[in-house]
Amino acid sequence: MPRRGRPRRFDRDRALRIAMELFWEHGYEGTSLSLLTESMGITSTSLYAAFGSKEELFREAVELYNSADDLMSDRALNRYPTAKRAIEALLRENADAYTDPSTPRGCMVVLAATNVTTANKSVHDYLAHCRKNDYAVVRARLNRGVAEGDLPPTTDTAAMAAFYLTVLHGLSIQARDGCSNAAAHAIIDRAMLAWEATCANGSG
Amino acid sequence: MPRRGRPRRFDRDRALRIAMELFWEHGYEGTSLSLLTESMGITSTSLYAAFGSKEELFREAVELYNSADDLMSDRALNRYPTAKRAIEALLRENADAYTDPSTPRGCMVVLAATNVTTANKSVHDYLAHCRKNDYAVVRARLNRGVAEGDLPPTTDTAAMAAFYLTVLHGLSIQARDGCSNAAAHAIIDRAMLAWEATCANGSG
DNA sequence: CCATTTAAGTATCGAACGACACATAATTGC
DNA sequence: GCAATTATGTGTCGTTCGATACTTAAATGG
Repeated sequence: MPRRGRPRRFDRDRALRIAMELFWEHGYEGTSLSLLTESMGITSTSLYAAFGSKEELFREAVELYNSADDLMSDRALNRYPTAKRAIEALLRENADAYTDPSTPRGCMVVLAATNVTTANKSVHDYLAHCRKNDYAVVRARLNRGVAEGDLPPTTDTAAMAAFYLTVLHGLSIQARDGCSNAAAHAIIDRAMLAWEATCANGSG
Repeated sequence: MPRRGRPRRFDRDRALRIAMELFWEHGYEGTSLSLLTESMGITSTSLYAAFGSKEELFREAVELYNSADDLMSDRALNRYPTAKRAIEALLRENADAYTDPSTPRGCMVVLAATNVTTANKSVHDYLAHCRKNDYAVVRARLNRGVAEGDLPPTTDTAAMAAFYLTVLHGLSIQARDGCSNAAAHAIIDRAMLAWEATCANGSG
């Protein structure tokens, strides 16, 4: 059903995707309104009418990023029967994404607001909240492994989730510093070696 | 020997240390000139006279940070006879520093310029260069371990250095997100478990 | 046809940014 | 004492920041 009034002339989804890539690459404060409007091909007036404010646009961009990332992560975590293979798949698929030449390097949630002005603390906090959520997802998959018996009941899933998330976050820095896809996977090789040692009686 | 002209009224080293902490906490672009001058207790004129520019001040601040950090890292890496214990000490001492309540959380070199405007790409590149250097130091210690026989000659020291540096970088994000000192060490526990698996015939 | 609604374009707002011109103050060397 | 040198304080430069007021354009509904 067509809405009243003059129809929008630009593709909102396409504009949002462009904004996402800019924020992903340059971060929240590193992406100016003028860079946004130039790249999106709209005026600041249209941007504010369609997205509300720079911060609201950023949050929508993060949601768009997460919608794709969560889809990938959920598939990786649920495709394999054991927690070990699930976590390894999560790491490897993210490593592929982080080094994909067609998108900015590293993870937007990790890199886009690590250092901001005090005025934009809320932006930093929003991404920190996203990271907490990622941690919860990883830990939930480990807990499932314990429940299903492929991880020993004594497993410290909190510490284990923290470890693999630390590796994942570190990979974002490596990716930004230009590491190759192969180098990223070599790092994951070593991270996975810790698994058996941590869960000596694990079957996964 | 006293220099000619009117003597400086503020303590340059103290002012630099204050600038370092601000840049450490808020990042390069997140720290404005006005925040710097207010905190340092000097005017912008004095700042420019003493340090040249905001970027030059930042570089001096990073050098100050690195001078302390390198001292700690070098001591950690050389205090123990085996590469394993040296790397573990490096990780643990950095974890303590990252969670020290008397200083900003995480590593300045990792966090202070992850996202910047294109105009300040040189600042980002400078920190990336510092990280490359840290990698070289870690790898050199591993190579020494191979040379001294506590690591097997087949050890892939490049990949191993990349792995432990990834953990170290990831720890900066964890620290920024508020993880406890104990949680950081628990992460390192797991990172070290990968060691034996990587170097099955290592004696360290 | 005309009121209503929504978007686009122009032009600009006040604030903050990094940086500096200029005049003044305090020291050294002769 | 006086020139030379260096630091300080006041004030402000031009730019860019995020955000809007206002006008004009294009659609719908009666």
